[in-house]
Amino acid sequence: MTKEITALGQHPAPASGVRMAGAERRLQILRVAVSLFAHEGFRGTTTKKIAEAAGVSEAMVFRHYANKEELYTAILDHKACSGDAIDPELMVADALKRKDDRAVFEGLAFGALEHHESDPEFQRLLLHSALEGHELAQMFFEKFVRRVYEFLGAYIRERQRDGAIIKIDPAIVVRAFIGMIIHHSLNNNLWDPQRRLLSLSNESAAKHFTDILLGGISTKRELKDSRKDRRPGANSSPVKR
Amino acid sequence: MTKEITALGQHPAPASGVRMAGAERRLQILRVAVSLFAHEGFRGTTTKKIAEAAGVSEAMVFRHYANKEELYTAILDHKACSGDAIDPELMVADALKRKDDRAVFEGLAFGALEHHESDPEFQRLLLHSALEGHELAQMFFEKFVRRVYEFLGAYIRERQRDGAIIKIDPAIVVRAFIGMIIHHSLNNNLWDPQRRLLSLSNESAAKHFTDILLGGISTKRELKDSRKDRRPGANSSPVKR
DNA sequence: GTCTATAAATAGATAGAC
DNA sequence: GTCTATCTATTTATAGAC
Repeated sequence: MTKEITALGQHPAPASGVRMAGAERRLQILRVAVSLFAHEGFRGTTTKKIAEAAGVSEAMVFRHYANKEELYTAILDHKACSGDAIDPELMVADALKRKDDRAVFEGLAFGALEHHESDPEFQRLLLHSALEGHELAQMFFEKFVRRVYEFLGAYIRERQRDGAIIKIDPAIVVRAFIGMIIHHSLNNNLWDPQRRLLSLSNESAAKHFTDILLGGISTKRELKDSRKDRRPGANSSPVKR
Repeated sequence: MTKEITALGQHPAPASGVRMAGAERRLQILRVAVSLFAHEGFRGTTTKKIAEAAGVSEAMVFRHYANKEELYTAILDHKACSGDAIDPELMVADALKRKDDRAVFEGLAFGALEHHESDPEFQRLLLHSALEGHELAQMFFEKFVRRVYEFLGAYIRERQRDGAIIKIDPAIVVRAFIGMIIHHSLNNNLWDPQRRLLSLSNESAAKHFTDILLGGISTKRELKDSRKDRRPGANSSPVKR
């Protein structure tokens, strides 16, 4: 009886009772571990902390996952394989068919920014595991990033044949565009969460990055400055200096 | 006598002798620690490993640095304050005065890319400490990154008054440009060191990123495709797919 | 399924000899 | 300045009771 009471205070548990079913507990441990690994990295996260955060004993953690490494791996591919990672190609399938360059790039940018914002831990997790040289990070990069380069590169090549995009290595364009997006998310999530340097809605960011990119690679001159929805960012935001 | 022999095999020591002067040894320890911290992070690097890599006993490490944290701190501000961190503003001072936009942006990009390439450990170190929430990372960001935003933002504002750059929040331009550069370096140093997705010389990368940015923010249309030095990247590189 | 207790290994840090 | 030896705390992981 006393045990239950002490345990209850600890965890932001989904269920009300203390003793939960195996699969449920397993998932709960995984979830609290995600958060801890994301913030402290693999070595910085002790099994003890995980157990405490989950409101169980350490022994329980090892009951569900043979060892720490297995738990980490389970997290990484849970994150990578679950519905979290949406297919970028499908996201803009319609725009691709219409050859609407603006919609393609802006859609991709917006989707990525929204995803990063909704799940900032994923970025941290990936960064940690990349730095630590974990193979799953490498795998994710290989599978996901390469695909973006390939399908977006193919689209750019097609538009070059159409004469709509200048002659340039498509990979450079992809690199530049992804760079703006990733770096912006990194700023928001990691370096400047208070948005002191730049505060911007995802819509606005996607639009501006797309403007810059297309301005730099389109063969046709767009009507700069004249679009009526052009505002200098979400500058009405509170923390602007 | 026997001690010296065992110790000698271990370290890539700068000096030939085993017993070195205090300051020298202190610096040597710091240097091997830089490399270890950069690759394994703070918690991933044990004092034992540092000692081994330096070819001394653990006790020696603690003789020079009171504790692990002090060593880490010493590294971070050695890196941040030493000649490694060049002043970006001075780097393009001449171009700024001439109001040569291309030279300004291309110079900054090239300088940053070269710096990242010559000292890839610094980027890892900074990333690790940012993830770990170390205050010195925050400090470096505050001091260095903010300055770039300020001086480059000021330049952009000036060029907007000149009518040379479109109406847009300068911080967005800085964010986009830095994004391309940082992300490219991150790819080169961390995710894709074999350059499987994109292989590019720093000169070429700086030029292309500048082309894209200026194309997106200049009021005047440049002669795209027609510049004689325009090549589709360093595509002659070996590992291109 | 969950706990307490504990083993076993490793971490950071110190003492004292040379 | 450098080492060996050692201490203490922490960390991963297991055993066995309930």
